[in-house]
Amino acid sequence: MNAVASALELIKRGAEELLVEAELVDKLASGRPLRVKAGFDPTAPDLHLGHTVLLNKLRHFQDLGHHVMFLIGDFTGMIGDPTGKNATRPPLTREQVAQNAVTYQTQVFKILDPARTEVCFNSAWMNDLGSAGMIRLAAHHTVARMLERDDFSKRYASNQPIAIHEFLYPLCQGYDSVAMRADVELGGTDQKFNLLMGRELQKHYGQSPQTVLMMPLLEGLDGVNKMSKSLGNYVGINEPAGEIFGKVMSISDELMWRYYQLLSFRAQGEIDQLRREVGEGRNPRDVKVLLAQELVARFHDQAAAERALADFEARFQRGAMPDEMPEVQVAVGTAGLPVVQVLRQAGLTGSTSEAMRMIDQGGVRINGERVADKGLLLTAGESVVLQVGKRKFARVALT
RNA sequence: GGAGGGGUUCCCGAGCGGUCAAAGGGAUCAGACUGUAAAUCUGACGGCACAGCCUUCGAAGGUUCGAAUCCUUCCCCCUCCA
Repeated sequence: MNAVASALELIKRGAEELLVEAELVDKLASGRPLRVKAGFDPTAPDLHLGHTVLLNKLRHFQDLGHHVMFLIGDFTGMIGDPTGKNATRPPLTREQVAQNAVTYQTQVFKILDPARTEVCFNSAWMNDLGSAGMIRLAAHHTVARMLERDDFSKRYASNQPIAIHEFLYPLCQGYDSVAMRADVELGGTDQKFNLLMGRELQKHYGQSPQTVLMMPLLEGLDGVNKMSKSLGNYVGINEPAGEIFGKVMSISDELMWRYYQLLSFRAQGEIDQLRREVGEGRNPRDVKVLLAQELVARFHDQAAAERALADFEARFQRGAMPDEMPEVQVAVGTAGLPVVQVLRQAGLTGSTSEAMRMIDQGGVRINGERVADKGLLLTAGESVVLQVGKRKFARVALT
């Protein structure tokens, strides 16, 4: 296999769609380092596993010697992502953007090679474009074609609002490719329209159109919706080892294979082997543990992965208490305070009503002993370990 | 500018004068079970000084013994016509 063919194979691994393959082959054959673009939203600087699907692919390009441009959409961030969910979002200040960018980089460089990554901000060229430039840009596209975008057409059909400025988002993203002279742009499958807009606009501006590589969207922990912070079904790469481990363990046995496919660095053959073993009766839990450990090790280290497993087994198989838990002080006064109040003040429940419910349902324990009496008074003195459910603990000093 | 439709608890979505803290589904949480924070089953799911009380159904007024449900005004969204 020649160099171009093997490079193509690596690039296509796990990818959903590649447009246009023949063009990419030509670019790869030219031998020059390709300019590879991927854009990120500045409002959500906490990366999660969903983002890493794309980052892993960028890393592949770096490994092949190409130039990765990590674009932070600080300008487009002002427009708001036209997914219809948040029609408007508060514009970020310059300071917030700068701060988010730093946060981004520390996380991104857990996967990307900083020496071969260029970080860009699209405000650098979008600000200069001006309103006249924006109008000229907008003249390159028609409303009818804009409405072809799946998201827009659906919203239009189902009587959901579409604000005019949302049309500008794809245009700006496409213009980024012009300004960056991108040879390749990566994105999720949901970005197809925007990615293709880049090709369109590049042609208008006399450039050869970028190759578009789409990666599948990673399902969140629920296995249904895509992983996103706002849906709360995500695993953040900055989360504590125990959280990453536990969250990965909470995915369904079925979803586990999807995660293996998109997140594991294991060879495909190895994954196929694991799947066969489970088919033959191996406990899927054990295979899930391997995945959870691999991911913890990637974002922390091997030792953390070992600890996470040990802690997990102690807690959920033997019902042990975690070594570390938040410590809080609650003033109970001389008369004492009902448990429900203490639970709320310790932050273990959101309200006393919730605390009452938890007790009714048998979910509250004090020093491991189940609490049955909602009226139980706690008096000042020693500190106790309060527990709600299997995961919420606090060491509470009663004063 | 005109005509019509609509805004319900985290989300979707019923309700259309009392039996409504508001069906159903989703999400979430708790319990049981287990091979796991899988699956499955059961239950909870506005707040509080909790067998009672208080506050919610876009906002503000009004009618009524009583309103998410009726009336008025206002705000917002959608569709069609111009």
